[in-house]
Amino acid sequence: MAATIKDVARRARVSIASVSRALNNSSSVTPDVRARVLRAASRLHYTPHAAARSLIIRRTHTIGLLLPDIHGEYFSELIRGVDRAARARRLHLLVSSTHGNNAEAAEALRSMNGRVDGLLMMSPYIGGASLEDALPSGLPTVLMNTHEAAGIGAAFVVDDFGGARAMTAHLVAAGYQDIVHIRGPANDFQSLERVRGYRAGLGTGRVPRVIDGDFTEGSGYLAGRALAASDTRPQAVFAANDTMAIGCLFALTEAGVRVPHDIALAGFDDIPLARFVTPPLTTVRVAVAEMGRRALESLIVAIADPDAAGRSSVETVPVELVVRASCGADFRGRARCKEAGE
Amino acid sequence: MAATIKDVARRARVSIASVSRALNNSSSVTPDVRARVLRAASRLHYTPHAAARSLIIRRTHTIGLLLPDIHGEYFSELIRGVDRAARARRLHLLVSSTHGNNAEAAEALRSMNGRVDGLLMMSPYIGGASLEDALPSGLPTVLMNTHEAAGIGAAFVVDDFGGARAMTAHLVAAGYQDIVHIRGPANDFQSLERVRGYRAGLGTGRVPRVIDGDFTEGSGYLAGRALAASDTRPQAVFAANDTMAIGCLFALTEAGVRVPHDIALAGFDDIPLARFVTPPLTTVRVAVAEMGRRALESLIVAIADPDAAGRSSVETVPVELVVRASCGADFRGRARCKEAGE
DNA sequence: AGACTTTCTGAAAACGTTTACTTGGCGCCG
DNA sequence: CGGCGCCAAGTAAACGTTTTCAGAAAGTCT
Repeated sequence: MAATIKDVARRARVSIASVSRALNNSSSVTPDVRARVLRAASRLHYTPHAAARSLIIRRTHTIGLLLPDIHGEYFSELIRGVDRAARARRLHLLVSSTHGNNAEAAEALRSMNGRVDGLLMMSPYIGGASLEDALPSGLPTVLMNTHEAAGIGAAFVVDDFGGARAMTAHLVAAGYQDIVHIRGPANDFQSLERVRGYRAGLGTGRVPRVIDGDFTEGSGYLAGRALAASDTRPQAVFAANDTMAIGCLFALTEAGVRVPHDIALAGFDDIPLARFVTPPLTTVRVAVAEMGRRALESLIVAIADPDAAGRSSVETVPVELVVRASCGADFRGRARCKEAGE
Repeated sequence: MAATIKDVARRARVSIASVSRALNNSSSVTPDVRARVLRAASRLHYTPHAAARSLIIRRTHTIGLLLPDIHGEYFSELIRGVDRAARARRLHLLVSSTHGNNAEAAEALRSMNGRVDGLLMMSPYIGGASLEDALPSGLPTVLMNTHEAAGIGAAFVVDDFGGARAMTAHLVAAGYQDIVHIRGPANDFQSLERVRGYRAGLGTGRVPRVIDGDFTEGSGYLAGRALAASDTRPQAVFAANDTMAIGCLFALTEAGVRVPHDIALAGFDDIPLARFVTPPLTTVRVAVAEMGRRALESLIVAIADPDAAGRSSVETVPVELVVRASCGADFRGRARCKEAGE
């Protein structure tokens, strides 16, 4: 269907080798030959066949992006960061989402062999088969937010612990004694880290109260409804992500519980939406697009220099406390805000 | 580096042909051979090289997704719809964004030759080189929101005209006489359609007032500030997308102009955010994820049956009026809402 | 028991490139 | 004027698969 290099060669009356040379202006060709080739190529709408090319070049100029999900602003931001960096480097992006278990992730991973030069992967799942032996051997990989970060390649993990601790400490400093945490799914690395940070932030003397959630708006809503109905309503709620916080906010508002007047509320991630709800949501900002960019850059050096370059270095992505109206810090006139995480 | 089919063959003491047969369980192989091959393959962590495979199969099991941008909830939704459908079909997704001009789009397009089985493309730009001859010939393609929809392949266009007309008509019915439209960029197909719908919706007797914007929140903000300061403040503002509407809302609120009490406001797209701002935004819902899904399905049939199947059929994606508080329809007690677009 | 199927396996071609190697023509220098 | 080197262009091998074709072994039928 599409023209091949042979067609161009025939039309230009040269060998296919000359066509290749003329087009990649690698070694020297006569001006005459080059001109003939160029003309023939454009006449035929010739475009090199990427698969054939990468087969011999051993480069696909594509990097794979493997995410647990593609939905939501968090991932949208991440993809954006990666995409920008990739485009600047003229690389293609093969995205794949592994909705759920990481057997599926392993499968997706294998099928990327020969499609990509390197892999950018975010897999917060815990348990199940280890990723290490699912990876096509020798494929440069950069991990994000994965607990088994060591041993595979470079990795970036956001400072979930530090962020959650800082947020909890902030709520404590604002004078709240009874602070509930709505946690994420139990098999999620980030979720666990945030719980850990929450406990650390509480300090001694305050007793942790954790409600189960799963990072969805719905689970936040349920938690919020339960809290509103409860006769031991806490003074503050710290949700493990903004999406749940917003769900919770809905439930509270619906039940006539005013935020932050009756109850303070905080989230995590600083998704774009957080700024727009009423009251604006206090949260922890994660520079997720930035993380995507850095991860890609790191991957690129790993590709350029396999095995050698910084194997299994784990970099921590900093976070930042963003205090808005929902935590009532301003309302109650305590605690001056905007501290750095960790 | 990674094991090839030859390594497996050597280890299993069979020919590479038998390995291929055993692994693709295509034609019959002895249980003994199959077992040996399977064992060797798993020992070696063998994974077929996708590029080599697709070179001879003439199938990459990948489809290309070319978008004008990747940022924002609109595209996030679209990607999500496409991704879900693709995953269900076990297809990979190669996403690419052509930030801006469509010379760049053409370039991105060419570089997809041999990487994808088909192309899903959204390019609302107007002017510049035609896409038709930039397309690698014979590559099945489905277009979205493109004005030169005819002649290339199937296409889906959302009913921008109908939606804008319905929204404008709704505002008129609610009793507003002076309705301003904040338009999108001049070289954008959808933007033009929405302006056209706005004019049509105004009917006779009302004079159109159009302010320039570019679909960004910033441009909406500027428009809002200008309107607030203006001494001929309109009764209603209809922004060409939600993002601008929200920017405008910010500017108005900042200037002390109350929405919808002092001025009614409406947007277009129904991005998730629209529900959350205060007041919630009246808008036109576009089932963009749904469009992505349908476009992919349509692409798949085009791939399965090239040239034959429904060449250049243009399907219109319906829209739906979503009336919330920002347009003041409830406030003023007029017009019962929730009409279908078109 | 010999001829004819049937069934499995291996050798080799093909996919569309790049690149190492080879050839041939030409100028330069001795 | 002949050999030596140089440069452009062509030939062929390679990348890792799938698949056609042919051959061998084994089974069946007369």
